Amino acid sequence: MDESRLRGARVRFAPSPTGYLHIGGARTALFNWLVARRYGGTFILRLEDTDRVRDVKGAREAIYEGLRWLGLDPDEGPEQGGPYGPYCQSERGEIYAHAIAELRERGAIYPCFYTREELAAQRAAAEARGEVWRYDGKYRELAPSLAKARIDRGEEHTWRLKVNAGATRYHDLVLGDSEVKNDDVEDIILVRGNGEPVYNLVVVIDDHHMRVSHVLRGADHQTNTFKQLQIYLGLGWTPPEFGHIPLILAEPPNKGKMSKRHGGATVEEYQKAGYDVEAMINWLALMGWSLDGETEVISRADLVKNFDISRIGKTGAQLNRPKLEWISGEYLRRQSPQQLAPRVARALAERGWIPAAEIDSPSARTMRITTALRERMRKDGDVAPLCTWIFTADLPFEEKAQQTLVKDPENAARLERLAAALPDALPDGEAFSELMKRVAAELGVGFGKIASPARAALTGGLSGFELVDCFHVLGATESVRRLRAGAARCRSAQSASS
RNA sequence: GGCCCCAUCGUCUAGUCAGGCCUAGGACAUCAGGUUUUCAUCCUGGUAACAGGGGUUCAAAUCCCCUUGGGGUCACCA
Repeated sequence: MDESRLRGARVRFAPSPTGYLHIGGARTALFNWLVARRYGGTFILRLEDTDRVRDVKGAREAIYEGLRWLGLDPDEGPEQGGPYGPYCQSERGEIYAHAIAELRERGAIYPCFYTREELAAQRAAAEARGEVWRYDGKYRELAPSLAKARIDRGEEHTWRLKVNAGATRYHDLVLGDSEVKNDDVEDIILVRGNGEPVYNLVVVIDDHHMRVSHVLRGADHQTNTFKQLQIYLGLGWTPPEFGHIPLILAEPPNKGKMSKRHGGATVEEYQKAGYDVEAMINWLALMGWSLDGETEVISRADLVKNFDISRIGKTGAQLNRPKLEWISGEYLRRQSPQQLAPRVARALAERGWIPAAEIDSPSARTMRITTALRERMRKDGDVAPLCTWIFTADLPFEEKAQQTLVKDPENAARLERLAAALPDALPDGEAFSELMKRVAAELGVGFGKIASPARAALTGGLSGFELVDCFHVLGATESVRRLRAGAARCRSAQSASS
């Protein structure tokens, strides 16, 4: 596309504060943010908090917090202010009133005296006949003097947009040329009976006054575009460019677009699960956009450098959570143990397994756990499940671990032998290997013959850490205790079966 | 139902605008091997897609039409 037109673009993210940041909204915010950052533009946050949603408790904060976590900082918005505020629709009443007056003066809207009830009755009747209801245009041609008289009499009325015959078309930045007959746009209501403007009107007014140059939003707004284009026409304003991002679809067996009731619909869920936030950005960007079809791991900086609206796909995307798991794991593995330690410590401290003070200054053992975890965890939420065995005195045994322990009657003796061979000062690295090999040699078996039962005895499972780490994380005393307990478990199973 | 949009492996996608380099590439997931005398990581390989039908063309995943399928939207909600 013509990139020069993107330079200095003013883009916006305009969620309605429903109490959470939707995953699709987060992606929309990211794409807009990326455009602003790449082209030296401005990223605006505007809260669509008119009408009934305006008072949802903590709803604004949920949006702020979500964006903050993702690192999508607005340049202008309710919190940061800006030259075209206020940035909450609930506070922009005067601006709307002016625009409505303007619309009236230009003759772009006309009063309609149908009551809500009459409209509802018409709709019901049409539906009963199996037809699609449409506004009949009854008040469109009402003489202005007659209309004025009824208004002066105090008769409640709405104001409808006068849409002329013809067609409305525009070039969508993502979808390409799009067009609709004006008959299908209809004379929509712009001003309610109580004098308040409806959504489509305020969006136009706000985007215009906030000097928004490019509207990049979810495809669920695509049909609104035609209406809004007609409103721009009525106001005599130049519309911005529009681009519609295909929606994120729910995973089967659910159908349709992602909504709150589907798992994974809110950003908060991912934050709580402890996914790496940079991985999250990476994953979000790859949902509906691609650099070249090859690149899977791409940093935020490279995203800013390369993001291109013309490479946004046209097809809806299902959430691909296993891929997020993978990407997040990739990012975690690239971090140094020092970087990773605080989040591991936090997860352990939350369980009460280690003191909270370790979040700032992790102990040697926590560092060891972190190093072992680095190759295994994909998100913070994995830490606790992967470490339960360390901090559980009365270890539950997985079925397979139990089998491994029991299947060879010699295991009891081997574990005892290993326990006896362990010095109080546990050897590390090569020295540990030497010790294991020596014990194995003395028993006349291979390394594996003692490693597997040892892991089972130590962890109660088959997939713990590297063996040497298992020992060190537990310490000599506990290790010996568990080896002996394992031996006992083995013996009792033997006597029970014989 | 009307209108709008979309259609490549199970999933995310490259390729489509400028038809031939595509016996369709990558990644996740999955399966099978290998490395690690343990776990994880890692490496190698396999299974797997152009929705269907008509055109146009020397040539179509790519262009056109129809069908089918999916999604969105049709409030004095946002």
